[in-house]
Amino acid sequence: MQTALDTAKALADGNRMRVVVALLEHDELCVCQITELLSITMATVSRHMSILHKARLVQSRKEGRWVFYRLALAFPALICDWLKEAVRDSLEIKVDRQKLAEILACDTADLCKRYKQKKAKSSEKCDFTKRP
Amino acid sequence: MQTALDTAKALADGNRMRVVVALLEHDELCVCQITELLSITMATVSRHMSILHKARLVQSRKEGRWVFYRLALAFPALICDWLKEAVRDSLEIKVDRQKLAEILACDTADLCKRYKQKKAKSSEKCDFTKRP
DNA sequence: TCGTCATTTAGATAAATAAGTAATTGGGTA
DNA sequence: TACCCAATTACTTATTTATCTAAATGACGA
Repeated sequence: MQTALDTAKALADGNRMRVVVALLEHDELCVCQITELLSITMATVSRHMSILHKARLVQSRKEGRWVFYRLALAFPALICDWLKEAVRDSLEIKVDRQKLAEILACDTADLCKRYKQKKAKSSEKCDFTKRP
Repeated sequence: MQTALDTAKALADGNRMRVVVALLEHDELCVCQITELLSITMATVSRHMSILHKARLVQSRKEGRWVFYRLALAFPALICDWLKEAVRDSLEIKVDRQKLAEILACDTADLCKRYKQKKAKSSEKCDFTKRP
């Protein structure tokens, strides 16, 4: 039962489910693309992907400094079919689909830069040392 | 996506998954039977069943003081097939199957009494007022 | 109608989980 | 070699969740 339970637990989080659904439609995604899609930190994305990996739902491929994830070959086909059907009319997933299209239109390197800039900008907000 | 997420969350607990698997094989079970199977308090069982009910995975029927649960008509067929396959060789489920057979061989009223006795016995352990 | 019994809900607590920041790793490049 | 940069891991905090005990509910039988 442990395997089934790990699968259910891995899918029992909104962000992880969104990633899996995205991977149903785009066979490979880079960590920085997923980060942009979910609008959370790269560290958190990394941890989510690790949970999906341990549940054997995704596999990864390294290309230089980038890591690409895709659904694992062993991804349960029935879960795959169920998910596709279950999110067919989901507004949230529709929005993701559109956002992902925009993300994929960008150069991957640019995405990473964009992330870095946001990070710098957000830490700036809390940097009181610059005040007179 | 919320519906799919509720389904995944409902299944993402060992005790709830065991109940669902039991209901795949025994179309109706009483709360006290489930309590005996899982070896947790009836209050906890009730909460688990409420979570499964809210996720529309089970439905209930009242017969006198007893409440019987069964899989909901809307239980996703693909999840059903996946679960059956995924737990086919599970030792834990095998043990449950055997225990459930014993439980079903008992009279339901006896089960409830047995639960009550255990409860009394366990609270006795902590009753220091009786000591000289 | 009163008490008993099966179940559910309320309230409290402990454990698991998600998320952020900061530090580390490991591959590419100047 | 020394330095970037994407990704991961370590550590911390806040939230969620599973569980228990105790109290409330609602149905049956004496």
